[in-house]
Amino acid sequence: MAVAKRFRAYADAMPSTLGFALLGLLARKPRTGYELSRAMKKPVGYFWSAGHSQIYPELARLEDAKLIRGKDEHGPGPRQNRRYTISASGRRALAAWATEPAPPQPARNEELLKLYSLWLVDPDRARETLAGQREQHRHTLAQYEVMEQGFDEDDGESSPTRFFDRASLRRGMAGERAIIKWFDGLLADLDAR
Amino acid sequence: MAVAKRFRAYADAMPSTLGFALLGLLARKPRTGYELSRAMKKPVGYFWSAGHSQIYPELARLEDAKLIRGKDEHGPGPRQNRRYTISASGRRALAAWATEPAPPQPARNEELLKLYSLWLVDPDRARETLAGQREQHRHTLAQYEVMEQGFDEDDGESSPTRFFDRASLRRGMAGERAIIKWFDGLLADLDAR
DNA sequence: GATCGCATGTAACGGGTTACATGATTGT
DNA sequence: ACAATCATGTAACCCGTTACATGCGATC
Repeated sequence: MAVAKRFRAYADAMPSTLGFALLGLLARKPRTGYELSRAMKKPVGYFWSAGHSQIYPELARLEDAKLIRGKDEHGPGPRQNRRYTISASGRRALAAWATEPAPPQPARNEELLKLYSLWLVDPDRARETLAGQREQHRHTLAQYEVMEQGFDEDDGESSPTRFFDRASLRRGMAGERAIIKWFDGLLADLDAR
Repeated sequence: MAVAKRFRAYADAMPSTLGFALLGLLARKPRTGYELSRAMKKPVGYFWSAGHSQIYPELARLEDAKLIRGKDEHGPGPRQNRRYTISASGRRALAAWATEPAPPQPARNEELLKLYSLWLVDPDRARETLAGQREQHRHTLAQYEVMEQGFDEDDGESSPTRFFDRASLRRGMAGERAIIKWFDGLLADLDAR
């Protein structure tokens, strides 16, 4: 007799991308669902995000697939809260996934889509719009720079994860700097014209 | 008696992002649904994509909202095909949308997510993975460069849209070049270590 | 005669976001 | 007393992808 499960199990035995994001966090240290949902906002959230309503069912699926193990604790809050630890097979699945080439992404960029129709806006408004967008990117870059300082301050411990954390941050910064330069050139071209 | 509509109308009178993408194409010239679905693969597809199953219902909604007008023709194919033209209010809505600041996007980047877990892969495999990803980006950049040549060849006509088309292409190239440089630095760091 | 391109639609499904629901502990 | 934070879950909805469905005209 199959027991009714409240969650949809993995049909093809492969976790979703969100599942791997959670495994990636749990490979670093055990966490509860709540802690994971906070982590998916700040550190990992820069390249993958999820709400708690997505995370809890996904954790149930990961546990069902034996990729993580959960243990009940009595922390604060009304319910028992469950702390999850990655399993050996979970770590293997994560490593295998991390070395697979990523599928080509559809690349949805609303900013570029707006640019595509900016020719029908009058030049002054267009300039304002672009300057505003550049300001947004400058702001993002500034945030990354603050984060980098945070890394520099508590160095000393050069754990194996640190190297890749720094690298992803630098990638974000490199991208933003390139885009800001592109904005500078574009606005100069518009003024010159 | 309200006539049953086969499509869900805009509840808040605002088209979705896809709707604006279609308006952006129709602002340049009238097209049929089929032509739009091809355009959403090649030119616009680099920053926004959609299948035809999404496009046809969206066109019905846009027409219902009077942002576009459709006229039946008897082209090839079995059915009447419908050619759509943007309306004055459609052009106004598009211009207004294009100057609005884009909402901060969740930024889902599977490549960066994989990088986040690459610390647990053995160094040689990690290097291979990264080199493969860099190759992908070099390939994308090469495609953009071919497209740029296409622009250079048929110049002469410098229509108002051309300027922004070139600009978006240059943005894509700037981003790819920055990422490739980042890969170079990262791989050098890994070798030096 | 088979396959490809034209041409338009519907249906099923999965992922993601927002809203609903509950309730304890800690700080103002 | 009230609000915020901790903590976990379900339900409804929207967007996007894949698959199903149909059928004409032209090329191989």
